[in-house]
Amino acid sequence: MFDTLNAPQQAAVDHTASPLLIVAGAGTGKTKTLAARVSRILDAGADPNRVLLLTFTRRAAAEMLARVAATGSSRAASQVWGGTFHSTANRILRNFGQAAGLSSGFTVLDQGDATDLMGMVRTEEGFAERGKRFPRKETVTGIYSRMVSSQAKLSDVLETDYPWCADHADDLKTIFTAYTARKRSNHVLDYDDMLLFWRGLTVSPVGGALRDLFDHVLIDEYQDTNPIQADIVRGMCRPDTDLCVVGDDAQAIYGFRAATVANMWEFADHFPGATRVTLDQNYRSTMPILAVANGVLGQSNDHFAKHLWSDRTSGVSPILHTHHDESDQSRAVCESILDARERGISLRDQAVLFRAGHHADGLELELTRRDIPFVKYGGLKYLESGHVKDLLALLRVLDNPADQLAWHRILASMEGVGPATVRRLSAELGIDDQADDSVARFIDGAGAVPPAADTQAADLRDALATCLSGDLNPSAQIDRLKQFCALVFPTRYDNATARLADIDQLAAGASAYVSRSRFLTELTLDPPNRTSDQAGPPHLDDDWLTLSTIHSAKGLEWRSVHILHAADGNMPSEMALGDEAGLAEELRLMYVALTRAKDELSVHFPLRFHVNRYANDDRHVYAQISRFIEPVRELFDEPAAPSVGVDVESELQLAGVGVADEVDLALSALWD
DNA sequence: AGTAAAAGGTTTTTT
DNA sequence: ACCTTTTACT
Repeated sequence: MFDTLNAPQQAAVDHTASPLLIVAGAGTGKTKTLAARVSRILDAGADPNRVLLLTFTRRAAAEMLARVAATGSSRAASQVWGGTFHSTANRILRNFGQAAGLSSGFTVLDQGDATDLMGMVRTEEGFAERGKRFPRKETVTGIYSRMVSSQAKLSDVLETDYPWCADHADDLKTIFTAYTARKRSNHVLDYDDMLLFWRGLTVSPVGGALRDLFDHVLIDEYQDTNPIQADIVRGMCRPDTDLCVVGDDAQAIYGFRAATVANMWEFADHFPGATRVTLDQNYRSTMPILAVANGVLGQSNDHFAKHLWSDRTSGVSPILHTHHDESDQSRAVCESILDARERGISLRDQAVLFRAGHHADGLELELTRRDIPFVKYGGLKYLESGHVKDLLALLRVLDNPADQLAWHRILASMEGVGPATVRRLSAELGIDDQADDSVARFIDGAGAVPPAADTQAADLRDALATCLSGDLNPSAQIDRLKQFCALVFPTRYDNATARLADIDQLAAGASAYVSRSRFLTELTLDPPNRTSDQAGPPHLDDDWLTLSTIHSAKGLEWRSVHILHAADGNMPSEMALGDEAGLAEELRLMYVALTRAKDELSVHFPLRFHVNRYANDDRHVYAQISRFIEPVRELFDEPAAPSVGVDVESELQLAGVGVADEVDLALSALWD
C-alpha cells in the first residue's frame, strides 16, 4: 500500500535524525505519508502505547490508523494514542489532573455549555443599562475564548476584533472573573481550559512524567494550531522525542480561533536542527483545477513558496456560473448535480461547499423538493438545539448532581417556573453549594414547585429515581426521560413532536454505551452532525450528496465539487474586508474549497442575495463576483450569464405593490 | 412578586 | 430563528 511513495514522501517517512516539518500542499498525499510513517515506526518495534498521533478531528485520526492497520499491524495501530488535542487533553487530565488541582470527575463544557454558563453569570451580574444593549452571551463567550486562546489582553481583543463592544470592557472583566470562579467551583472545564491545564501540567512537577509517556509524536494540520497548542507540543517533547508535524500554511483557516501559521514558520526556532520536507506533487486534481487554485493562491504571499503540479494534465475546465439570484443558483446547482450523476459521478462523489452554514438554506429546500438525499456538515450542530440540551441536562444531573447549569435548565423548563423560583429551588436543593445529594433530595420531595408544574415535577422525580436505580442502560434511561420531555416540550416549543423524535435518535445513539458518563463525555468531545430534516442519517449503502462548510471540508476530496456564493461579501465574508490578515484567511479558504475537487469544479455566483441572514422580507443586494475569482476568470468556462434585469424586476415589484394596495382597499371597505 | 407574552435586535467559520 | 429587553398580566 505504501510502496508507491514518491521521493520526498519517502524521505518524510524515513527521516529520524531530528524534528521534522512536512510542508504538504493540498492533495499531495499527506495522509498517506503520515500513515506510512506511523507504520514504519510500529514496524521498527516501537511500543504503540508510546506513539501519539494528534489530528484535527477524531475521525481523521481513526481514518489514518485504519490505513496503518490495513498494512498489517492492526493490533498495534489500535493502541496508538490517536485523537484531537482536546480528546488527548481529556485523557491526560483524567489521569494527571490532580496535580493541577482538578478533581478527576470534572465535566467538559462544550461551546454551547460554556455560552450558557456565561449567560448565567451575565444575568446574575445584571448589566442591563437602560437603552444600552449588552453584547449577547455568544458574543461574550467569543471575546473570552479569543482572548484566552490567543493569550491577548482584553483591550486588544476588543479593539481589533470586537470594536462595537469596547464600551463594555469593565463589565466584561467582572463577568469573566465570575465565569472563571464559577467554572472552578463547579468542577467544569471549557475547551480552552483543557489546553491551558494540559500546558500547565507540562511545566508542573509531573511534567517529566508526561514527557516520558511518548517516544514518537506526530501532529497533523499543524498550521491550525494556536500558541497554547505549540507550547504543549514543546512541553511534551524530550530532546530525544521523535517529533513530526505536518501542515500547509496555504490552508490555514482557523485564525479566528487564534491558530497561527507562525507555529510552522518558527518550527525551526522552537526545535533547533529541525528538518523541512516539502510535498508539492498533487495527486488529486486535474491541471485545469490546479491552475485556478494556484492563480487564487498567487494573489497572496503569506506562505512558504509552493506551486502545486499534477500529472493529470488533461481534464475539463472549471465552470463559472453566474445566476440571477439565490433561487436560480439553487436550481442550477441541482441541475448540475443531477447532470454529473448522469455522467456516472454518484452523489457520494460530489459535494457542495459554502462559507457559512446558512448559505445552503435555499439549496437544502430545493434538494428536498427534488428528493435528492444529502447530509450537511458544519453549521448548526445537533447538540446545540434547545431540546437536545434539555435532555442532556437531565443526564448530566444524574451524572453530576452539582452541575448547576444543567439543574437550572431542567428547573426552568417546567411550567410556571421562572428565574425567581429557580433561585429558590437551587437554594433548597443545595445546588448552589454543589451538594452531591441534590438529586436525592429532589426525589425525596424537596423543592416544592408552583401548582402549574405539579404534574411535570412528579414525573421528573419518578424519572430521575428510575434512572438512578441502576437497572437501566443509558439508552433506556433516555427513553424514560423522554416522557418528562413530552410533558414539557409542548409549552416550551412549537414543534414538540419533531423534537421528541430527535430524542429517540439520541437514545439510539446511546445504545452503544453502557456508561452514562462515558456517553456524555464522548458526545461533547466528538459531537455528531445535525440531521436536519431527515428522519435519520441515510443508510450507508444509499447514495447521498455532501453539503459542507468549507471549514468542515478540510482534508476531504470529491470527484465533483460545487462552490456556492462566490460573491464579494460572502467569500470573502464582508466581516473580513476590514483587515489584511482576515482577507488573507478568506483567500486561503477559497483555496481550500477549490482544491477539494478531483475531476470537476463549478463555482456559482448569484448576482443578488438577501441583505441579512434572518430576512423574511425581499430585500436584496447586488453583489460583485468574489475578488479572488475575478483575476482568474479566464481560466473558467462561462455559460452565457443572465442579464441583471433590474428594470423588469422593479416594474414587477411596482405592479405587486399596486395589487396589494387594491386588496387593502377592498378589505378596508368591509369595515369602513 | 414573578411569569408569560410581545417587541426589538442580530457580526461566520469549530475543538 | 433565536436571544434580550420591555411590557402586560396573574
